[in-house]
Amino acid sequence: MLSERKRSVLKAIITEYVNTAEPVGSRALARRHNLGVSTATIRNEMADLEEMGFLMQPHVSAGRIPSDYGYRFYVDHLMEHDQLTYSEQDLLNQLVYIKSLEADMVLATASRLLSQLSNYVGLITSPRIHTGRLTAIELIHLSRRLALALFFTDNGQVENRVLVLPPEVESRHIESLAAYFTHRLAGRPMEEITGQLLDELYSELLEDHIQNHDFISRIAQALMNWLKSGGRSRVFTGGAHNILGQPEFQDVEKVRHLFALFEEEALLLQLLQREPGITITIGQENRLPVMQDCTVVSSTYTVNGKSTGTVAVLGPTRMDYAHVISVLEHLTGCLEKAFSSHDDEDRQQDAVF
Amino acid sequence: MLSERKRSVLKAIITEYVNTAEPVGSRALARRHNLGVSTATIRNEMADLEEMGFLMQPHVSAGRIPSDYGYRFYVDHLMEHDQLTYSEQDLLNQLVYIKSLEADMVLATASRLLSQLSNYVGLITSPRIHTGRLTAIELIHLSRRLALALFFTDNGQVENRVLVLPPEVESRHIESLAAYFTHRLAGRPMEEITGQLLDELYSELLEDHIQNHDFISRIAQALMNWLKSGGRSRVFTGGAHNILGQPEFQDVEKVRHLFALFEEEALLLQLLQREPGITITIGQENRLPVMQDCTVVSSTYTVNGKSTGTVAVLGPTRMDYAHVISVLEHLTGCLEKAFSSHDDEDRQQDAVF
DNA sequence: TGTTAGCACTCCCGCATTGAGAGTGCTAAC
DNA sequence: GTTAGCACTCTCAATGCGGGAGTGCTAACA
Repeated sequence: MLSERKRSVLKAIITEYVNTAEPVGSRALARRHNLGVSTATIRNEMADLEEMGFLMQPHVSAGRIPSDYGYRFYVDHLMEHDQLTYSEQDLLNQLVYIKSLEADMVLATASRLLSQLSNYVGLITSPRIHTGRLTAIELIHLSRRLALALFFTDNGQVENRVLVLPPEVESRHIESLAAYFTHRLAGRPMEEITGQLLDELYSELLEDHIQNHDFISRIAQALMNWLKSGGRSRVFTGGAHNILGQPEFQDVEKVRHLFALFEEEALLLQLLQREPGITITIGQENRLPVMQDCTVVSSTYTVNGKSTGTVAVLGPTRMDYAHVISVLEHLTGCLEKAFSSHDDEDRQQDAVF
Repeated sequence: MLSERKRSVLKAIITEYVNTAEPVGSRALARRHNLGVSTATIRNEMADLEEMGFLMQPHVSAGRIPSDYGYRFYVDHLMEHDQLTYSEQDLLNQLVYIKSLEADMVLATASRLLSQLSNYVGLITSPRIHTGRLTAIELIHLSRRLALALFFTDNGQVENRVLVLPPEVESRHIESLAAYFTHRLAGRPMEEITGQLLDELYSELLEDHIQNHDFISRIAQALMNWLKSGGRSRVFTGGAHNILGQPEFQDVEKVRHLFALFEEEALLLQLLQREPGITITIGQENRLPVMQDCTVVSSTYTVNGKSTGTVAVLGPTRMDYAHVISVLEHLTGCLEKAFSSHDDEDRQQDAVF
């Protein structure tokens, strides 16, 4: 266990380093944080802390900088809660009242705000939607050449799609098709409905409805597309350019790899697959080589009590952890409000998810 | 008019500079391009070309580099046609056969390919869709709590949206509402249908349908959302990180501004509003200060003979113009094929636009 | 035993200097 | 009109040289 004084020295060093990005020397520390002891004592404490793995020295006559382990101890034991200013809160609160009901727009804006308020990179994943079970498929004959396909799920989602009919289709065919699809698929969890299952269904159907070959495949296609688009989460990256102002990202080659990562949606999704609540991975704790001196702080948000997405900030390990966490907590709240406000039934239809 | 020899010297310098990114000296030029004259003669020609504004000298004892005007002359008069390799063509051809029918996916992939094949940044705008006139609005009573809104246009688009009904609505109300909306809006070009017009309609309607207050606003809302999402083009930026390999983008501050631009969708859209065919804006020809040493080469693609989008490459003025143009031409063809293949009616429903 | 002042030592960083190299313009000869 | 030669200019990388910041150690002190 660390002595009280060691804790305050470590905390002071991290606070100082986060602000200045320069190695912290004993003199600067004594001057700006009144620790009540001399520089020599601080030096002794620093030497101890270094030996214990909390600090590092870039070279022999430089000040100390925190190690990953030092940051870890800081976020676990030393960090104090940070309060957002009112103007920061207001900025985030706007999200709840965004006019556009499109989820895309909300999340894109949110990721940009996240970056703006943290000066790092904002990352947000959209939640998966297909969490329920399919309850029914209906086909409605709209006009000579148009039909409407409706897919219902047990958690209240309705997907609808207009289909163009081949000339020779009759109403009774359409109805029997809908009944057949419902019969075979109703009750299944969405994840189970795959291309393979649809293919089987397809070949079964072909035996009975030879003349409607084309139409059947269109229904299956529409269903498939919906499943695909809903099963896939998207990632919104906002304000990536902001980290270019940070001193640790002055090396173009390094930045290049990082920005390449931001375009790897699949990789990001994996990276942002997180436990509920606030999660922090510091430096080496990140597996990817590109991120060995980056920290990701993330939080999850929940829509309709079920499907969850992640909001995260990626920045240098020298990060203002307390502030970032406050921003994330507030943003999480805003997103949950934005997506489950009073008119949620409407919203659900209009939103991409 | 430039002498034949001056033209070959200029062309050789540009070719050389595009490859090496280093100022081109007379000796290097004589060695690598057999122009059949001595370095002294080349020096004289270079001095002339500089005086005429085609070349510049970073400092007195450096080689020459092309000016914006030099590049302009090159693309207008000297450039030769470039042929894509088969593997490059294959890469682009994949786009036509992308399984996913989502336009988003096609364009995002295309922008990435564009970057990959050029080593610069790929920019693509999705075409605007709302080019026709509204012909009818239909409301269909699906179940006790659900109605379907259908919006038809004269160029064959159909938008559909499921609406949740307030408890007390009756079928005849729904029908009369649809008739009223159609009566007031049919025949109008899509651009004319704005929030303001809908607001007027809304207040008129309230007088007659006091009890359906809520429902009416939902229909208007759905219509509005559709108009918004369709009237707005999106921009897909791909492979931005690739230009970080180019020597002109080693300055982080410069890169920062450029990357900030890539997140300004509105600005990009404006920038990519282009004449049909290949357009090139070189260096200072671009208005934005960030882009004073960048070139944008763009081409337009057309879907359904009407709505057009832009594909473009943004890179340093020292750009492999011939190659970029070939890539753009080929890509344009692929996109047009991808979006207007045989099953285009289906596609139109499924695609975002 | 813990704390502090003092001091020698180390290392980075910015600055000026220097020499090699590349390229030019000019001149004179062809 | 073309070319060889040469003096000149300028950049760039390498080198060397304090100044400054910060440390660890030692010895004195409470």
